[in-house]
Order: sequence, then C-alpha cells, then structure tokens
Amino acid sequence: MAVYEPLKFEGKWRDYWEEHRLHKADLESGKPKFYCLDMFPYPSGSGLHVGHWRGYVLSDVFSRYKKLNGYEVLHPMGWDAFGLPAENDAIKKGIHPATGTARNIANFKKQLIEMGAMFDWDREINTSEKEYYKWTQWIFVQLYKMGLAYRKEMPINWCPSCKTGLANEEVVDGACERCGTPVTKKNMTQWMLKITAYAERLLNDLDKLDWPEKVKKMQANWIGRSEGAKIRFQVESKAVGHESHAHEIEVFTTRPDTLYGATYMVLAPEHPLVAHITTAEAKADVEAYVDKTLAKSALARQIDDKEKTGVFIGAYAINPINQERLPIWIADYVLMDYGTGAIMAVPGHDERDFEFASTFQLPIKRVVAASLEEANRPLDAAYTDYAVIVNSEEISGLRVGDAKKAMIVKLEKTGKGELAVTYKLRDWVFARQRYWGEPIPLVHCDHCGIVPVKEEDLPVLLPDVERYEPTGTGESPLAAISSFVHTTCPECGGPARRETDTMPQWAGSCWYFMRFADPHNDQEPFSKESINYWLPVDMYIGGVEHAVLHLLYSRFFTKALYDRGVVPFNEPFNRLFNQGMLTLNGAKMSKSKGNVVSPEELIEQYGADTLRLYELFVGPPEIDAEWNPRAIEGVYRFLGRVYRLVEENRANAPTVASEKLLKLRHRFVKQVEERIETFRFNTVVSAFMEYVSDLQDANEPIDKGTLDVLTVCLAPLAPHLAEELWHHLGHPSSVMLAHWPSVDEAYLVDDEVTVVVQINGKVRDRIQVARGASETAVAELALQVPSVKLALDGKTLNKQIYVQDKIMNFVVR
RNA sequence: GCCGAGGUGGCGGAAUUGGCAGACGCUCUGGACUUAAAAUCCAGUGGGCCGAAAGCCCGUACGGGUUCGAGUCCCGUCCUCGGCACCA
Repeated sequence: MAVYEPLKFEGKWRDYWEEHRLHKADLESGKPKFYCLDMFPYPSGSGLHVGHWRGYVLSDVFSRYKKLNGYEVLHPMGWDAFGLPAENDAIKKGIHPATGTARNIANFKKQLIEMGAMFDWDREINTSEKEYYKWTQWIFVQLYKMGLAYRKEMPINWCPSCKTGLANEEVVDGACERCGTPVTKKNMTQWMLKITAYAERLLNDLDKLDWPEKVKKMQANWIGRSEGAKIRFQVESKAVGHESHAHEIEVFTTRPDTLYGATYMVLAPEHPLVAHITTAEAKADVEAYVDKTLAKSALARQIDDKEKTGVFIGAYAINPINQERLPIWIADYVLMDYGTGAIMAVPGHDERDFEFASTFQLPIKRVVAASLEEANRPLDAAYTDYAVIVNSEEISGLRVGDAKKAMIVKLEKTGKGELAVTYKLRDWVFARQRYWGEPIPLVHCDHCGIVPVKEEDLPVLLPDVERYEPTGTGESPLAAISSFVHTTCPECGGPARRETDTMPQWAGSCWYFMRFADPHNDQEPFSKESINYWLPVDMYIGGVEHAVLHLLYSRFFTKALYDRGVVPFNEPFNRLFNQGMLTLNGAKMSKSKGNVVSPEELIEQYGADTLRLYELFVGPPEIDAEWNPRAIEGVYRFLGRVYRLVEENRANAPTVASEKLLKLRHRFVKQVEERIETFRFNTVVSAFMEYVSDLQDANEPIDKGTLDVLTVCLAPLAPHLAEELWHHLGHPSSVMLAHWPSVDEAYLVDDEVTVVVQINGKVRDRIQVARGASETAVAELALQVPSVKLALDGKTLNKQIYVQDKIMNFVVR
C-alpha cells in the first residue's frame, strides 16, 4: 500500500522551486499582473508561531491560485526592521540592534521557507538597510518640500519607559501601545506631518476601496469629521480693562441652533487666553487648577472619573446673538487639541454641559422641545432630540436641522461666525528620541534656518555607536555624537547641526509596498515602468490591529506622493483582508503568556502541507479560531487519502473519463473556484474532502484527466504534495506551470433532480423527477407519495406551491 | 454611553436569492483486517416518544410578527466579542 510520507519529498521540492526560480516575478512576461501582499513582519526574537502562519498561508494559496490562472504574480516578503521593539530587545540582550535584527531575520526567513510559500526572495527588503532608508529619507524630503512636515512646540504624548514621544495612534487607553506604561504629556518641539491636510480625501476615498466595512468604519471614526459652526464671542474682563474688546473667544459647535441656550463658556485649561483674561481675584484658583490638570497623565484625565471639575476665571463673554453676559470657566472636560479648545455651554441640550451646570449651579435654559407647547417644560436632563426650537426669537418653531442653517446664515451676515468642519484626526508626531530609526534628513543652520539634506547626499547614515540607550532628556542618543551632529549647511556651506531625532517605526512601512516593485534601484525609489505595472496592491492580507495605524499612514503617504507626481495612483491597497487570530486557551498566542504553538515540531510530524491545510480548515479565515491539536489529524488523514488515491490509480488510469466522473470533476472545480474567490477557504478544504470521498465511492477506475485536475487544484493548498504527484503522473515540469482547469457548464446540470414534497411547509418525502418537469406532472407524482396521501386523507387541498426543480408544497386544512 | 460584528449538536463549523438545518472534520460507539497493536477501511453519532425499526414530535440565544415555507426578513429582549469614548 502507498504510504504518504511528506518528509521524504517536501524539502526536495522546495529546493527544486528555488533552483528553477519558479517564484520569480517577471516584469516583462506580458501577462496581466496580480500583486498579492502580506503585511511584512517585524522580525522579533521569538520567531513565528502557528498564528502568524495563518495570514501567510491565505496569501500564498491565493497567489498560487492566481498564478495557475495565468497572472504574473508578485508575492514578496521583507522586514520591518527599524523601531522601538528591536531597540528595546537589543538593549535588554546587550547587543547592537543591527546584530539582533540580522539574527532574527535569518530565523524568520528559515521558518518562512519551510512553509513552502512562493515568495520571490530576490525582492527581499529590509527597512533598516541604508539602500532602503535612503529612499525613506528621500520621501521625507519631498514631504518637507511640499510643506507637509513642520516643527511645532506643543505638549505631546510621552512614554516615560520608552523615553520617547508617541503619535496619537500609538496611545491605547492612555498607555503606550508598545509597553503599556501610562503616557504623560511633555512639552517639546516636534517634527509633525500634516496628515490633517488630507483628512477629507482620506475619508472620501474610503468609498472606493474593497475593504472590510469594519476597517473603513474604524478609519472614518478615527478621522472623525463633524460639521458645525465656528462662533466668536467678545470678552469682557476687568483684567484687561477697556481693551476688553481686543479679545475674542472662538468656539466650535455642532449645534449653532442652540446659541440662545448658551449660559456659560468653557475654555480648556491650556487655552492661551486664560492667562490674559483671568481677573486678579480668580488668579490663584485658576493657576492651581491649570497646574493640577497639566500634571495629570492622559490616562488619569480620561479614566479618573467623569465627575466635572472647573474654576470660574472672573471674566465674561458676550453672546453675539442676544448680548447676554456669560461667565467664562475653565474645565478639563474641554480639550485643547480639538476644535478651538473652547466651547459655548448649552446645558439644556448637552449631557456634559448639563452635568457641569448642575454641579456648579449654573443656569439651564430650554431652547429645544418636542413641540412649541412644551417650550417651558422644566428639564431634568439634557434634551438631545432633534426636535423643535423654542425660546429663540426668530428661529423658534424651526426644526433643529433648519435652525442650524438659519443660524449659520445669520452669523455669517454679522461676521460673528461661519460654517466649519472639524476632525478628530490630529497631525502626526513624526519624531522619536531614539537611536534605531531613520535619521531625519535635515540640517539646522544659524544663517539659513532649517535646510533639507540635498537629495544626492542621501542617505544620512545612522552612525555606528557604542551607546544607543535612550537619554530620557528629550534628545535622541544621536545628539551626543559630535561627529554626527556637526556638519556643513547644504545652502551656504557654513557650520551647521544635524537634526538628531529619528523617524517612527511606521515610516518604513508607509511605502515598502512600492519598493517591492523595484527593490534594487539605486537611482530612484522605483522606476516608473515597474510602479506602473505592479502597483497598486491587488490583495493585501494582514491583521486588523493595523486598521488605523499603518493603513492610514500608508494611504496618506500614497496621496502625498501622488500629489508630488511620484506615483500615478492615490490609493495603495485595492482589496484588504484581515485574517483572524489563532488562540490557545482562549487567549492570543504570545511568548510572554507562554501559550504559543510553534510550527517546527508539527512540520516534523506531519509535514508543511498538513499544517497549511489545517490553517485553512480551522474555521472561517476572518474569524478568530481556537487551536485544536486533534483536528490536525483529520487533514493529515485526508492528504494521505489523496496520495493513495493518485498512487493506486495512476498506473491503470483510463485515458477517457466516464460521464459520472466528468460531472463530479466539473462540479468540484466550480466549487473550489467560487470558494477561493470569496475567501471561504475552510469550505474549499471541505469541497476537496467530499470530492475525494466521491471518487473513492464511485467504485470505478479513475481516469488520468481526473487525477491531473485534482493535482492541479491541490497545488495552491498543498504545493509539495501536488508537485510530487504531478511528477508521478508523468509531467516533466512543475505543477505551478500548469493551467487551472476550465469548467464546462454543461456538466453542472443534472437530467434528474430531487424535488422535496412538503405538507404545510413540512418535509414529507422526496421524489426524483426529470429536470424541468411541469408542475402538473410533479403534482401527480407527489400525490402518490404514501405520507402525502395519509396527510391529505379527509382534508381539503387549499393550494399548492411549486418551485421549479426544488419544492412541491401542498397547503391543506 | 456610542458604533460595529456575532449567538446553529459533545466540539470546530456548513447551509447561493426565504425552499431538505447540521455538509466537512474532530470526539465517541460498534464492526472488518491483524497473533496483537498501530495504521487503514466500513457503519452509527442533535433531543424526545419507542425494545428495535418504521413513524411522529421538538429543535438554529429568548419573546413576538410577516410568509405556503424563516437559521436566513421585520419588531423587541438577553448575552458575547471588537472599536471609540468628556471630540463640543
């Protein structure tokens, strides 16, 4: 009996593929291209576990399927090697980050090769190599020249453990995304990227992407567009005496219709106006409150509790619509970095303002009600329904929507305000005070100011140093290296200092998918020809954890480069798929939790194909799945059955297929096609299992064509086994050079169909009838069925419903 | 609190457009092969009534509804998971 022993041939075929360059993506093949990309990994010290395999298997199956279908497939792999984790890990182990990274990469690569994926290793890239980051720096210079990179002093998120500034997106629940330490605020001069300039386009263009709705929603929420009005209030304060009217408070509100209901104003404690307009009597309390707020970490300000606190600053604002005097307060529930950092408070119709007003006994006015009759009904909570405006002079009686428009028109006429759009998205803090990243390629010259390094002088090399631990002073370790810092100005040639901050980890991954098109180009980031052919990415596969980080940043880079004329497309990833995690004991696999399953021993026991197939069969690919060590036996047994089926039939296989086997074959291929295209890979495996059982049950010799087709279809899923069988079947070249079988629709229809017979919608029996038989003919047959006769006995047949070739339902009473 | 996804046997999960619920796999039980075991193969495996079979009834989180017919559509409730969270 033929025995399936994968370890005897899997290695042989991997060597064969490598030797014959079968995975090489060819720019000049003349075929239509397909770019199938995995989110490239950060090469950690712990290596890959079976959970990491999941996405890689999906993309490899899809890539191979596309290749068999005549596409020129680009399926590359590389390393996101810069960034904090690599550096932290290296510090812990006392080695240079470059050394640790190189070691990890070697291990990752070995593991990925064992998987048998068709990666084109000639295109391997590493974001921490100078040949690569030269172009990351080049892109930064383009952004700088476009005015999209700027320097600003502001309080930014600071991780006291990683000793660096962080972007908004890197703060999760008030803590550092990497290490979990609560994030504090630190006032620093920072390099920022003006991603907010693209907010509207980043939002609108989501519509044209074939991405999971969930991810699009998350990005839309993150961008957080809201439409309303900006309104200006004049300030009246004894602190500034008769100059009062020089000061204005500008607020943003989505409810300009409630302007008549404003009863006080609130500024963020950090608001620059606070220092100017606070009166002498209030000064001490205000300063104490401001200090207390600034000392609070982001986490504390968010979670502490929602109890409202605040201080009256002694000054008043004049409501532009009715000249009412409104007391001005500061409170930490108003955030400096959203809108204008100031609000008009309408406690009658905003829950937060209601709570604040209740706490401090401030007046509450009703200006919206269910109807005009209810205009003076007292409020025991904020009334937020979009109903009818009341107590508001000329706009009373309007619905909220119309009142908003009317109020904006009025404000625009008097110059007191106008329509405005605000986003939650903030500009991107792009500098890190750490060693292991791309140096920001700028020079500070006393004479010329900030000057970008000339493009022909790139890259600015990351110097090799002895000590690369973070300083914690707010300066990067590079600042201590005088040979790095001191340079000459690219403009005037005079003495100058280099920028010493480095870029965040995301920098390299914002454009790596473009570099794969032309990874060895040392004249430009990529040639026009290569980028035109390969990009954009057709299918992008990776975890959902990057929904707002990497995926939003990459879209921003792409749009900026599009505007600069560097690339001809403005969205990088046409189709996105997020695979689910593999869990063990209900938790995400991670080395720190000690619940990882590593592929090595499984491959040793079952071979790589079995593990690949299991990864697919474990459940719907987008859903998290629990690792089940037993179930892997099932797919191993199945591959053994395939092996035996082919081995035991190939010697005496007829050259002509029976009608029965042809029907089974075409139905099978059709099913597999549909299920691969729609990413239902668990059911692809089911289709194989059913087909193989059907072939066994057919109880007749299996023809050569059937065996060939089975083998070709198997190639995307279990490439090693398919290659082995393909050669046993007498084919001299690789199965990956074969063609995906075409489906003949003629074989998909049966002459005879099963019609279900129902009484009142309940199944009683099934009958075989000729396909397309008339209702009368089927009814006649169905009425002969004993259980139907029984059910009809003594009853009246009210109605019959016939669905062609499917259902005959008798309604009886 | 807001937004989104989901709830189907002992388990993982199937089920085109409203048309045979539980495909496929795991587990378990019985059988064949074997001196024996492993491997392999065959049969059974949602619950109930029943000695068994036939047959009938119940059954897709819960309560209603629409329909000849609902896992699928509508209304309400509960639960689980994910995202956002004082964003004016």
